[in-house]
Amino acid sequence: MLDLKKPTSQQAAMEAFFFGYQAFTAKPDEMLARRGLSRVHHRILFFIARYPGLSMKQLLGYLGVSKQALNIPLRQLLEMHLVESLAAPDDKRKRLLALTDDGAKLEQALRREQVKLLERMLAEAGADAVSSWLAVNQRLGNTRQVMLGED
Amino acid sequence: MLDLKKPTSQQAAMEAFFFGYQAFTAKPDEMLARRGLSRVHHRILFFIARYPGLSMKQLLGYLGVSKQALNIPLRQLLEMHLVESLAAPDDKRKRLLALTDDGAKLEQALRREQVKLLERMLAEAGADAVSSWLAVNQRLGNTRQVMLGED
DNA sequence: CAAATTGGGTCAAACTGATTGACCGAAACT
DNA sequence: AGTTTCGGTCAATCAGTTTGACCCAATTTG
Repeated sequence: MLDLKKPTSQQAAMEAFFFGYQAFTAKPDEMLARRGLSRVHHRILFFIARYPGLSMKQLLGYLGVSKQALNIPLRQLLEMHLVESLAAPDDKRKRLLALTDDGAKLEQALRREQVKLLERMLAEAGADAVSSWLAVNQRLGNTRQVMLGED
Repeated sequence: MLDLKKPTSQQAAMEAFFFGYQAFTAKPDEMLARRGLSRVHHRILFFIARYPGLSMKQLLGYLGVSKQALNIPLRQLLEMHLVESLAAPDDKRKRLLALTDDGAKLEQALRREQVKLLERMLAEAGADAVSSWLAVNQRLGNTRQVMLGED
């Protein structure tokens, strides 16, 4: 039972989030490391897959890093032909990012590992529990935008 | 509705976890930064608070870093009198870690911010949803131990 | 008891990832 | 024409982490 007034309960929640997140990223991290890539590369691939044709600026917004920090890993992905960048037809300054076939394949492989974990959760804890887990994470994420707006 | 067979659903889950985790650590990160501390310091404080009297070795196990990586931030916390280390009565090689009063105060302040977020989730999504969220995170974390054992 | 192991501490070198700051070029906006 | 925006790059710097090599003291083992 969860009682947010009890320190032990609070700590259990934080610990679970910490270890849960680690477990969620462990397998992809390992797969990426074998190719000499890291979690940043994964995030780049992920957001391009999720928002195909997004611009550099949008990507920077999602990742929350400086453009210099994005530059190197993104260039690596371009050189490895996992990502391609095309000038936007309407505004040629903008470069629209998309995954190549190989990039899409890698992104899917990484995602599959995480989906496998979620499927296990579904089997063990039930569909409602996983839905609630998702809903709470989404709400947490929304507070982020609130906070960014506060600055 | 969550359908783990749909790529869009899968991506939504991953994105929510990513942004959710960021939101969860944002406020504490900010508070720590004002004291010249970082997330590692938070983790150290957290685990000592959660498992008072734990040894260096146990702490290293929880954090999953090398002892050299722990050395510096822990020493800083000792010098700032937020943490204290005592030789174990039964085995004088072991050093049992505990928070000082100030350390406990800081850890609580950081925790309060995170609890506030969880309370908001509780109000918005309900107690069952937050309980399920916790349960799924705990299960995810347990797979970690399975994975560590696989090596 | 002597030897080996364990828990902890430290130094050094190296690497990764990130930051800030400065500039540049091309395209678009005013 | 002048300014702003998007993107790209170079350089210096910083934080965090890793591996490797030692060391000491305490404990365990043969």
